[in-house]
Amino acid sequence: MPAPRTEVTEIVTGLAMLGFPSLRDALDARPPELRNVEPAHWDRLDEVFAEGSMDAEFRGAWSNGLAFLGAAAGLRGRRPYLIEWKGPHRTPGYDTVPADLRIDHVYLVSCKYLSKILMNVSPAYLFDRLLVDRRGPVPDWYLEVAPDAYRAFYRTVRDHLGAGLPAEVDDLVKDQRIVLKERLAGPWPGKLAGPYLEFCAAAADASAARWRAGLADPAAQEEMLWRLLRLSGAPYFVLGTAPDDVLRLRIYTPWDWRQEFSLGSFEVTGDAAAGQPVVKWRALVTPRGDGRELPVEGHVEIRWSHGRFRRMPEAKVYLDTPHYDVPGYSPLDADDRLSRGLQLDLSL
DNA sequence: CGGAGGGGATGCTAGTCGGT
DNA sequence: ACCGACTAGCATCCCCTCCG
Repeated sequence: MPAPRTEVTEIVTGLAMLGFPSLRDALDARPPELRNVEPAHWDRLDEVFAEGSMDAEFRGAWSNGLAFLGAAAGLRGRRPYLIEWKGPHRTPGYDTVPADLRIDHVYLVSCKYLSKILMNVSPAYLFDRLLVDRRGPVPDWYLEVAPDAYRAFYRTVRDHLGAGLPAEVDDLVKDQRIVLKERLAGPWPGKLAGPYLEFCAAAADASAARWRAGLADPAAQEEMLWRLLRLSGAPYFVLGTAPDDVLRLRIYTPWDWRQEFSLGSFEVTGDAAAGQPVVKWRALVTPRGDGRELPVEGHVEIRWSHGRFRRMPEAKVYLDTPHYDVPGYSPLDADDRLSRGLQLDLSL
C-alpha cells in the first residue's frame, strides 16, 4: 500500500478534473471515469478526508486538478471521459515518463510532491550508460571507479572496529554488511571522518571522469541533458504540491526543446567540499534568437542504499535550478497567458 | 530548510529443478 | 541440452525522516 499522501495527491488531482462542484461531491460520487481506483482506495480517502490530517494535500491536489481542467495547454474546460490512475504499481518496462495519471488516453500527468530530486538510479546506468540502457552489468560502483580509495577506506574502518571483519571490502558477506551498517550508524567516528571525506573526493572525481568520457561530443551532451531533465518523446505535465506552494509545468519533448534552445556546454565536476560523494553538473543553454545564456545545474549524490556498506551504491540526481527557470519546463499559467481568450470561470 | 541518510516496495534476474 | 515453472534474493525505485 502506497503512502496515504501519495494516494491523496494523485487521486484527488484526477478527481478535480471531472468538474464536480466540490471535493465532497466528488468523493461521494466515486466516478467511474476514474479507473483503477478500488473501493479500498475510496474508503481510505474518505477516512483521511474525515480526519482532516491532510487538508493541505487535498487542497493542493484539488486546485492542481482544477487548474489543469481549465488550462489552455490542458483540458480547456472539457470534462475528460477517462482518467487512468497508474495506481500503486510500478509501470512495467522503461519508465521514461513518470506519469501517475493518463487522461483521455493522451494527457500524461505526473503528480509530484514538490521535490528537487529528479531521479534515483544505479550509478552505472547514469555515468556509464548515460540513462540509455537500464540493463547492464551491475558493479559495486565504489569498487568500479575508486577501488584503491574504497579498499583503503574500508581497511581504516576495519582497523577501527576490530575483529570479525574480512581483510578486504571485496570479501564482505551479507551478515557482515549488516553488522557494519549497524555499528556505523550515526555520525562517522572522529577517526573515520577524515578518511571518509578522502574516499568521497576520490569516488566523486572518478565518477565525474567516467561520466565525462561518455559526453565528449555535443550531441551526447544534449541528449544527456534531455534525459536528466526527463524530457520524453511525448509531452507531459507535472502537477506538484507542497504545504503552501504549487508547481504546474508542461514538460517539452526534445523536438520542442530544439525549436527554442540550443546547448552551449555541459560540464561535470567532482565536488570535493561535499560530505558524501557528489558530482556536480552544469549546462549552459542559449535560447534561439536571444544571446542570454541560461544556466541549468544540479548535482548527483552517490550513496549506499540501505545504510553504510550495506547494499549497492545508487545515484540520486538533484536539480538545483528552480523548476520555473529550466529551459524545457513551461509553467502552465504561461501557456494560459498566451491564449487568454480561452480562460474559463472556475469558481465553484 | 535542505543535505544526509534510511528503508519499504516492487519486480527483475539468476538460481534450481524436474520434465522432455 | 534445452525448456518452463517456480522462487529467493536483491537492485532499483520511490518516498520518507532526521538533524545541524
